[in-house]
Amino acid sequence: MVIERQQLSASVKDVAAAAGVSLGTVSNVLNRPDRVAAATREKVEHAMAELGFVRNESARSLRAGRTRSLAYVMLDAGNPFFTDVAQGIEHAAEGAELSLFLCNSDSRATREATHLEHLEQQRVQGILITPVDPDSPALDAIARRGTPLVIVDRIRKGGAFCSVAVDDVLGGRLAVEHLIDRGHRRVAFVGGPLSIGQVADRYEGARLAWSTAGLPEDDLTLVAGESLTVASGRSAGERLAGIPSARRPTAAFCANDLIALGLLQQATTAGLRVPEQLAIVGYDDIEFAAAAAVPLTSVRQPRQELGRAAADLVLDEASNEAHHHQQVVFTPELVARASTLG
Amino acid sequence: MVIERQQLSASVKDVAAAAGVSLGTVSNVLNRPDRVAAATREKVEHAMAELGFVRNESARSLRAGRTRSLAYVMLDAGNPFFTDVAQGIEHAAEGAELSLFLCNSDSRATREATHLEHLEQQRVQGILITPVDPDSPALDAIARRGTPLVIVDRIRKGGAFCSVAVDDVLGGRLAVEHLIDRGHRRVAFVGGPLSIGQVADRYEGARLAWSTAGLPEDDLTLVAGESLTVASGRSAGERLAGIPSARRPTAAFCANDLIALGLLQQATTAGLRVPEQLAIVGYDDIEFAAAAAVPLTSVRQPRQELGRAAADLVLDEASNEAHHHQQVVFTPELVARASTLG
DNA sequence: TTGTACGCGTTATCAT
DNA sequence: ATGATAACGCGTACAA
Repeated sequence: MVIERQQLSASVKDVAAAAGVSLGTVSNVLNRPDRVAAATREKVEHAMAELGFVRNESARSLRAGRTRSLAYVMLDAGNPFFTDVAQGIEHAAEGAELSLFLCNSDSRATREATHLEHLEQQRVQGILITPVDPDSPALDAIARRGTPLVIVDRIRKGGAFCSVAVDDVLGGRLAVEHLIDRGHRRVAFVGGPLSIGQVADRYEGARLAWSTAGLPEDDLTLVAGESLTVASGRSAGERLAGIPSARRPTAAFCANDLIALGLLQQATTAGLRVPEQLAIVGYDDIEFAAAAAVPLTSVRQPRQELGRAAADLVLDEASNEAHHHQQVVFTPELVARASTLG
Repeated sequence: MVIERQQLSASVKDVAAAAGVSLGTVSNVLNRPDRVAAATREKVEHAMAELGFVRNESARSLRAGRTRSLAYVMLDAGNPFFTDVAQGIEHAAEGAELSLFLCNSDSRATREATHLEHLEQQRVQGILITPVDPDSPALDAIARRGTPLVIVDRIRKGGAFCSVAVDDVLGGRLAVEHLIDRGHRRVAFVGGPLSIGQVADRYEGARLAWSTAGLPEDDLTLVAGESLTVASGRSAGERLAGIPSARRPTAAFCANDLIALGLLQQATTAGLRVPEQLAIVGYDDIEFAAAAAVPLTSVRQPRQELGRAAADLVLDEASNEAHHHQQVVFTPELVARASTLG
């Protein structure tokens, strides 16, 4: 048997010809099967199978003026935090019978812009995005031109769109309050560039907790890294391990779990015992945090809920005339594990 | 200033009217800017900005008969292995000026089917997929109907499509040969269901190495789990830790790194020292493998290259008349770390 | 250099 | 119950 690959996909017109009916009847079989006689319908369905007919979504959405899809532009597909958020969105999309397209900007503004341009041209029903820069006017332009857009994991006050986030200042406070409770009096904040909003907020929360406890400002050290990655955590670990123990912070609060994992590894390699000589708190509570050989204390964010809430908002904006923009802020929670509980 | 949200997106026709030129001229500005006088072009571009004109991709691809996008249907977006593969694909897509849509089947055949149906209707230029079941006839049907399709991380011999994979049998052999070299004579294979091809192949490689070394068959134990997850690794750890030390395997070869990380954590919790009492080899060499507090020996696969090769094949099939289906098999490599090197 | 007319595949409306 | 036809927005050949 030879399997032929069909060269050009058949259209409703071809199906109609093959079945010996009119074009309108084929359309009825597809969209209002009840209005067509059983015998006719069968003939048409047979022809469709025979010809390998596949509906053309471009034509459909051109006609309909809207597509049946949603998109999420991720900041970093390699970070489990964002894939969990995506999963929450996926569930919502599935419920609404929409396709979800995931795009990865990989923290690059140019790639993000390209994705956004394509998505806008595709006329997706809505765009969810964790942006490289939440204040970029490009986002406003998209909303102004009519595509519902929701910012995920960042708050944009007074903007032309909804946003869903977690209270990062509070998260930072929880982390450092926990360390202070455990008796730490020299703490390092290990984070990516403060230009990243999430990082800046978590640092602010940390300093708030610190000053509220009346501790000397200088004893909360800032160890700035270039990015929120495992590699960045490792190099921070080297720097910390290099400090004489009398002056070395006894605990580190990391801006996310990737950094914390890198720090944990490097610190252990350098001979520091965790948490006896260095306690570590991460952020996000990704699955790998609990799976680390010294399970990581971390600040948990409701990741899937974040995604679902964002999707619900964008769907509401897409379909509800009376939609009102809103800023949703979830509350984080500290999960204490061995890396601080020695 | 009040920012109006435009209700309906403007078409080329609207732009033409606003600019006081004909529709064809607007089209020329878009597609052959050189054929239009500078002054006219400027007028048109001004009108476009004014009206917030966005090209309608549905109309474009309906006219063109093809879209400008590619899709990758992932088996598990939460597994870093697949996000790395996706990144390789993304680079290739970027180079070809195509959008890449990521879809996640989450190991569910129904969700996968839905995604495939949508993608086929979208007329994407090609579909890359790590399928739930590589032998599903649904895949053949898609290829037969004309959408180029490439299987990623599985080989399908004699099929109507290309496939790109890594030699999992060899990978399994490398892992177990390494353990034998290190003196282990009782080894456990910890894996998801053998119905997953990757798992079955790695197990086969393990047994091959074992019998080649002339070791008694019974001393290579199979510890079957339900899935390739951290949680599954943990429960395997409980089972191993429960075995009296005289009979307990001295090493475990895990079907992937997620399992290995779970196993590592649980074994440590149960008081087993790694690698002295239990050596561990993972598979995939995801970033977190090296970052584990006992860095994991693992079998590395060229993840990004896998994605890039698959994308190149699908693009070739989409554009090259003389395309010939091929099966590409990459070679894995063992990365030895502390979890076996005690 | 600019304008006009047609077709891409689908769907909805109207007429038969 | 079924068939004919217009419209969605764009690109392009062809005419002016």
